[in-house]
Amino acid sequence: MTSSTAAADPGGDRTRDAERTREELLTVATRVFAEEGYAGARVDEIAARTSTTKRMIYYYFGGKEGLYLAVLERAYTRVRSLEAQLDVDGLDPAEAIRRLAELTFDHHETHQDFVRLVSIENIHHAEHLRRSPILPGLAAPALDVLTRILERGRADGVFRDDVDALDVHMVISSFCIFREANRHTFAAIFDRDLLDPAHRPRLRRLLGDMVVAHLTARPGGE
Amino acid sequence: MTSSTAAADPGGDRTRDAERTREELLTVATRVFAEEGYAGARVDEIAARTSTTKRMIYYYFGGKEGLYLAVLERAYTRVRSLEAQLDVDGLDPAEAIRRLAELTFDHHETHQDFVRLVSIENIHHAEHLRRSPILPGLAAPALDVLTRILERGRADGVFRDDVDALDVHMVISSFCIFREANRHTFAAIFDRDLLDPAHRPRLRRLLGDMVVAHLTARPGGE
DNA sequence: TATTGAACGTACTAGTTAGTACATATGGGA
DNA sequence: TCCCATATGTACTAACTAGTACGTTCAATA
Repeated sequence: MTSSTAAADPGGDRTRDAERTREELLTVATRVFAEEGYAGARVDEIAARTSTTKRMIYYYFGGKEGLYLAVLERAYTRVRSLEAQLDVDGLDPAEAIRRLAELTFDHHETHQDFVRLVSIENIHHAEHLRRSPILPGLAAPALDVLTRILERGRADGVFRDDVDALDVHMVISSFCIFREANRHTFAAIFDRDLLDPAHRPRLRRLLGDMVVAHLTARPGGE
Repeated sequence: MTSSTAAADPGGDRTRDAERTREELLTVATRVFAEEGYAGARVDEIAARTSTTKRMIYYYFGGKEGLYLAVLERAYTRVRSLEAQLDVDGLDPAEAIRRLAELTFDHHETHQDFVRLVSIENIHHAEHLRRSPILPGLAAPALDVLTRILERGRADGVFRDDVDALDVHMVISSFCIFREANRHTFAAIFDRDLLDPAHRPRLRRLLGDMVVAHLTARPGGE
């Protein structure tokens, strides 16, 4: 896939390949950072889990922090494609919101490393993300679709107008992220694994129901 | 307050006092662990920020992990008092739910170290909490009030019956915890500080509105 | 007031960990 | 086919960090 030569690549070559080495380091580092946190992750452990050596981390990424930054940016870049998967212009606003919520639900479920990295980055006050060049591109995709749906809903008179797109985004994110980020303390205390497939359909429906119920309720209503 | 002698304690004594030393260590350690995470926290730093020495950490808590465990248990024990503050038996179910949501909102806001410790504990898969003797006492207080409110609401025919107490608890927690736990990445990306007092009343109302709107909506309805 | 154990401080150590110096191999062009 | 920049591996180090050995002081009580 990434090999630049025309070799048939018979089951894992051992030739030098910068792209492959970089990629392997990122993949392994993502797993380790997500699993252990930034301070808890060990450069030696990351290296040991790859087919290359620690030296390459410093060669390609400059150091532990550079590697972590690359991991973080890669994770954010990958989930940025979420909204692109969504075409809701044909749906009525309530159904469109529900779809967006469900897509977010599904998407977070399939990107659990990402959710953990976000938690870890927040422990560090988002200091790395804040300095990252990818930061400016993250807000718009998440908000544009939502803003359009809300506008249509308000124009149709079915949505309340005291809630903005960012509020709705926050509600959806909080539900989906909590489910994974707080999974372990929640399970310890209440003995319910929020990722158990038995709960999945109900929680997924709950999220959609809740957001729609709120948006279509009259303000201040009980 | 904690001095066992009858001394008037004129502005910070330097006598030995086991309880005061323990307490100071816990207070400082809470701050440092919450700030840096478990692996990121330094035993030497914790000691340096107290008026005592590192030796005392090992004397009273056995080590870094023992200290962290004591910090975690203390934090959970302190917030356990939340539900006790609530007397909703006179209110109608919708208003009772709203009060519970708002109380949780307020409570998390005044216990930000706790929220950070929960995030950190989840990074570690809740391995410490799971082993803690305080664990069995944590579920019931959070659920009992909620269960009673839901039962009354269903009996009155105003609440739907396809959502259980734990679901509602999860929704409320996710909103309140996200607001703080994900504050930094959210602010970095969307340039909105979720703890800014300007947003506080709207978010607080939003949470209550949303939970009530959902509980009072008919199942499956949009 | 002499004793004794709890409370405390200092100085040290063993192990870990991020990072580097140095040597080497590879493979695509000149 | 020779060159040499890119890519890679090994062995090392300096600094950090959790934990401890050992000695001291205070205060309750016998």
